[in-house]
Amino acid sequence: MLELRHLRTLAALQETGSVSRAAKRIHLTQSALSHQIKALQDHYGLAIIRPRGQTVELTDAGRHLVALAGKVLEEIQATERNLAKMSERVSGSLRIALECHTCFDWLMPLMDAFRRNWADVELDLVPGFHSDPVKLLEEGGADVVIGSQSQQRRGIVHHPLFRFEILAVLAPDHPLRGKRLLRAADFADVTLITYPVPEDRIDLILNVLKPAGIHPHRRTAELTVAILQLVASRRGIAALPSWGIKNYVDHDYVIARRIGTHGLWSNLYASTLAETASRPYLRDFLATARNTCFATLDGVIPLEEKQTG
Amino acid sequence: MLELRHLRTLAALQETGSVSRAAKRIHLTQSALSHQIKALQDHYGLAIIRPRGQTVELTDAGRHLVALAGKVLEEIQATERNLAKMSERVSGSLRIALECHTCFDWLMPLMDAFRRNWADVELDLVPGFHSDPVKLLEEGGADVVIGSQSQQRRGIVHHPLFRFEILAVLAPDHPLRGKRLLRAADFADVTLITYPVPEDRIDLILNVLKPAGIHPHRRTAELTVAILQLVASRRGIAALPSWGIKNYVDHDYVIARRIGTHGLWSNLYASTLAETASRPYLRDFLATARNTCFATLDGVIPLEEKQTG
DNA sequence: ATAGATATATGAATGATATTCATGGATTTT
DNA sequence: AAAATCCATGAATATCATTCATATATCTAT
Repeated sequence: MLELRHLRTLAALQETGSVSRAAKRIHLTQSALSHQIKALQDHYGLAIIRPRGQTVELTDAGRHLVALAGKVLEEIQATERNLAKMSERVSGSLRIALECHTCFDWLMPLMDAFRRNWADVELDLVPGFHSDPVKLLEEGGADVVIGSQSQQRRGIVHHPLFRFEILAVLAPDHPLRGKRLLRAADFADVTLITYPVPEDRIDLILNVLKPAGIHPHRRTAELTVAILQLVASRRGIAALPSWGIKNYVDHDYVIARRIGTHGLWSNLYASTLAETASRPYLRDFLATARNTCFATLDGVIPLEEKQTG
Repeated sequence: MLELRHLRTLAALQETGSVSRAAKRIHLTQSALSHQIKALQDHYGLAIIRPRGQTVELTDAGRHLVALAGKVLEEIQATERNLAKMSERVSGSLRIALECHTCFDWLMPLMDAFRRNWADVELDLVPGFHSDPVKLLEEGGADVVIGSQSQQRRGIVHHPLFRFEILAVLAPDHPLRGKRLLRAADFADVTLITYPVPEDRIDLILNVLKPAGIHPHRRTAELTVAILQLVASRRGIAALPSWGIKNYVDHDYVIARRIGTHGLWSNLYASTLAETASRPYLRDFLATARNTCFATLDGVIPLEEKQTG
């Protein structure tokens, strides 16, 4: 018989387009989902997915169920929000600080949605980019810090958001365009265009270039579009999250290359004080943040709860 | 975490107004539901039900969840209907024959709903009341017979609908009004007002009066309202399903009394040929029939699948 | 072509957990 | 006061979802 777990599976399947990715997405094994789907298919006497090359695609019946899943899961989230509001007086603040410039892209629509759902919570974006997020939390300067580096400390909880790949961004006619992937040595003679943050906050430098003893010339820009503008104008190379540049790559404005054999990956966390972590509106914020990120951002991978750094 | 089984429980709880009745309704034990509800309450940190005398009532949070259950379960039924339509070419007929006059009351709205959902199925009501329903099915005169008596035969399936009580109906100033319940002897000198069917199709006569050797004078009427009119005019006593007379009793048009110490009960079945039983639209018809009956009819009790006669 | 990587399917074993059983306390009815 | 009815709950049971191990198929790369 149909249960919500089936609907959650179907929703994840739609979002990810593959059984194994969907399994990662909802923290189950590929086998579990495969069994679930088989059970549904046997129950209804209809195919829900159909092999499509190496992966699968939804059938007509599958799309019906996916549509149902969307509606139902949304309704459930809405009433669970209402219950959360009933369970305690929710007036509080959610001041968000960013460690990662690119996150603006997905944060803005998320904040809009949040404001609609939690009118009584004071929502704010802490201006500037801060060198010590943990300190910021402890001193009460912010309620959440969204960042890529999580230094463990008592009383601080790092909620995993997702794992993403950082790609090198080049002008379409850049001399290095022929390479399928870039290695540390390729950065020796280029200008690296980055956000205006210290070197130890830039993954490419910290994890790839510095260990190889390479110190390229740096140039900074505040906004992602400005960086891409400079890249396209052949002023240098940038390293940005894959989802942040997808649109520009798709339109051949720039090209993207993997960094190192397995790529340069980074994890994104939302960090809060332990006491903040239990607040219903914070939990809802995190849940919808993950949802919208997985739904809208490309090449984003779930992160285990226990995983660190 | 919330699952559909919780929502089904909540919906049943709303319909029945008590944990144990809800348990019967969905064929689980009272204990199971009690555990489910406790789990929900612990999960949300909110009371869902609150003791009210011997039974319980829904809290504010409970009503939120019940509302969710209503929406969600309805949406699921709708898409399951769609899937059923996809799984095979559904064009067929559903000709309904009635053994029980009173059933008109709840059958009409049900047929309207069915017509909307299964436009391609030829829906019809077989006129008249038939002495041998099994024969009617086997000869193809009807696809479903709704009746109270289920004679077992190969190739015929009796789908249980519900169990209900048959009450004696009296004029408010009838000499027997003082009795809390009527026994066979009380019927010795009264006129019994019934539908125009043979004696062996009237439960009161078959199971109560005949065994006691009592043969009251009979008078017949075609319609329920006509019977009640005669009763109210002190022309005699009738025996009708509790849910068929509820409105008239509530308005003091007539009064109702239990028959025998434990009451006179009857089971209602929908009988079909075995081959008809598997058709998706028939299954949907039965499901919504049960749903609407339990939701709208008063004092109606679920019937076990295996139970007979 | 062939090996390697990646994706899905599936039977058997495992593990989690929903349900039942047994029971006690509480309320209403006779 | 006793009987009947209802809900709550800890412990035992049973069910069934998930994992594990493994096989097959597809795509990629050398």
